Amino acid sequence: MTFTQNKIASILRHRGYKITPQRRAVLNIISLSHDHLTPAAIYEKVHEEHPRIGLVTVYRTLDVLAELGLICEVHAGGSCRSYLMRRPAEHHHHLICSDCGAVLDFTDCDLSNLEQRLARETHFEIKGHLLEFTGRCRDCKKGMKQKKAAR
Amino acid sequence: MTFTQNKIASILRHRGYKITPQRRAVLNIISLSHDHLTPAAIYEKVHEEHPRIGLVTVYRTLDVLAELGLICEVHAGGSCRSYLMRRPAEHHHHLICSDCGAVLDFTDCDLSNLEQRLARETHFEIKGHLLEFTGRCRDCKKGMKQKKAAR
DNA sequence: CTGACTGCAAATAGTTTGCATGACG
DNA sequence: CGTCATGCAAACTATTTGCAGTCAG
Repeated sequence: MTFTQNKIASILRHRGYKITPQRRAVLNIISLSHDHLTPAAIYEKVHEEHPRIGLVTVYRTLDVLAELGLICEVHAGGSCRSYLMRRPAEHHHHLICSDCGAVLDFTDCDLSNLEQRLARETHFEIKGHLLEFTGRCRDCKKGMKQKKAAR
Repeated sequence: MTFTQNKIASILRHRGYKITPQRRAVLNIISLSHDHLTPAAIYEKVHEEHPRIGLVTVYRTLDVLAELGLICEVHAGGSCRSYLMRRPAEHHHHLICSDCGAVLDFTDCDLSNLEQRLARETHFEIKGHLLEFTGRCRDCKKGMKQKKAAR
């Protein structure tokens, strides 16, 4: 499960951020979607329900949420910057369908051996990693879905 | 080692692309650098030696080279699109220093177990993966290097 | 009340496109 | 020579910034 609204409100407040209807709306959209969303897509959806909200606010909200670690970026090749709800305390990765853009999460990667070896060999202090698999999802393999805007 | 100039020329020719001084210059810059380079950075360097070359040409050349698989993209968080010389036939990954932007390659990741399990569980047809570790390189740990433009 | 937040418009950055000229093969 | 490549300017898209009014705490 993702964070609850209350939990999120509390995190925001503790960090000195205010809780505004706009921020609630953006978070709500992101948490309802299981796909990754571009800022523009988020704006569109939020705008349907709150027509007075501006794209700029969406960008600013995304910055704040990303800084707090409540959402995270997905890099899906080419242009990037899509956002996805962050599951609390879970280290996780993505499986991205190159046809329809669907994103699946998985959490259990065991990269620690590789990480340790690399650290030893390269003298890097390794802080994190990004692991994404790309391919075609179940439905696209069957040719069931039509393509979404790839981006 | 990377591709030789001859090898590259032959690949271009076989695919119906012409070999122009501009393309040579761009390739040369990329192959000389061990860092990843943004299109703008490549342009700057190329421009020093060939002042008449345009940024547009750099973009177009990068497209061609990427399509041929001679160079590859690096996603280093935030804005992306940096390019790096591709080592021939090597499946490889990056270790990126978040302080100075240095990129190290490594080739031996064993993700096949994970990949098979994911394919089984999610019914994805997995085509490829992107694996990047981030951290601080040897020199930055020691505080030796000053930061480059992070970008 | 007051500082943080919002929305608008305008500025910027990055990338792509149209078109006439030039050069590889 | 014909075709593809180049260079310029202009068009676009995505994102950021400045500023005055507004609102959460």
